Amino acid sequence: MKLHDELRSRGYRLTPQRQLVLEAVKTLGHATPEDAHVWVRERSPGVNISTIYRTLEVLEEIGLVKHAHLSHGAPTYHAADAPEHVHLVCRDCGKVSEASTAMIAPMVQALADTHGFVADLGHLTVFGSCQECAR
Amino acid sequence: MKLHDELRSRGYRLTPQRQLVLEAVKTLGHATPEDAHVWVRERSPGVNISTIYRTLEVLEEIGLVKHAHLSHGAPTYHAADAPEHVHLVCRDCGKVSEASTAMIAPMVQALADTHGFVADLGHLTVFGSCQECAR
DNA sequence: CTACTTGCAAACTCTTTGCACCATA
DNA sequence: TATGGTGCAAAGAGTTTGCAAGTAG
Repeated sequence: MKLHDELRSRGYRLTPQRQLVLEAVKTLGHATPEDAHVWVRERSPGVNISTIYRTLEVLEEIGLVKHAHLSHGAPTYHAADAPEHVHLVCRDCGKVSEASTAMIAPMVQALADTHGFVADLGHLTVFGSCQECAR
Repeated sequence: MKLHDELRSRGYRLTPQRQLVLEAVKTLGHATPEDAHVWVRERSPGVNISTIYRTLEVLEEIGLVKHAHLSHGAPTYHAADAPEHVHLVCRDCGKVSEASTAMIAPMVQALADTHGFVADLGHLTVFGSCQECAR
């Protein structure tokens, strides 16, 4: 199994909690630590929130999940094997949607050319108004 | 004075604390509530951190400052009359720089065309690696 | 004078850490 | 059986709120 090997190769162990947290992130798509905790607890009630935090950190370190900062500081995690995408957050209704990174390629290029800045696409969050709220 | 009128027209009062907080934000360029607090305290030691929070909220409500979410949840405020700009945050060294919004106009257009999403430029933060750290 | 503001302290939320016990390899 | 991992409780950061005293208009 992939998760097992990724963990083992860095000296980590495979535990039920780690499997569950990864599954939660993959299933939920965009999950805050709190979201993941709720999901995990539905299948394994004893799991503590601190384990969620520690596990997300480990999963991110080995490259299986990534996080972005949506809204007020609540980090949201998503599986790293999901297609890379930009987050669109509606300030009015709070809805989170996604856009292809192809859309921002020109911007990334411009930033690299003029500022030497290498943008991390997976972390990009654009705030604004969604189609419904913009009217 | 402009601040006085802006406040008065909404039923707020002009206080030394509010003048100082606005001055702090304008002077610092990018300030977290904590940054503003430190700056204000240098001229008026008694000012409490909770006043900073309340004042930033008021100033934002009347449109004199705006905030963006840089890095881990610490909101940073800047004067609303500063030229609109995009924040570039280096994940490695933490440095925050700015880029013109002209650079992202194509992206904004593309998002509007394909998703009907109206992006708020002033709130855009791009994470990545700055010129020095990218090497 | 009256209503808005402030300082202070306590409450809250989110996240991290120390430690004894538990479980993977 | 030897580490590394987990649950629990407490500690920390950052932010908000209730309230009595202070002050702008």
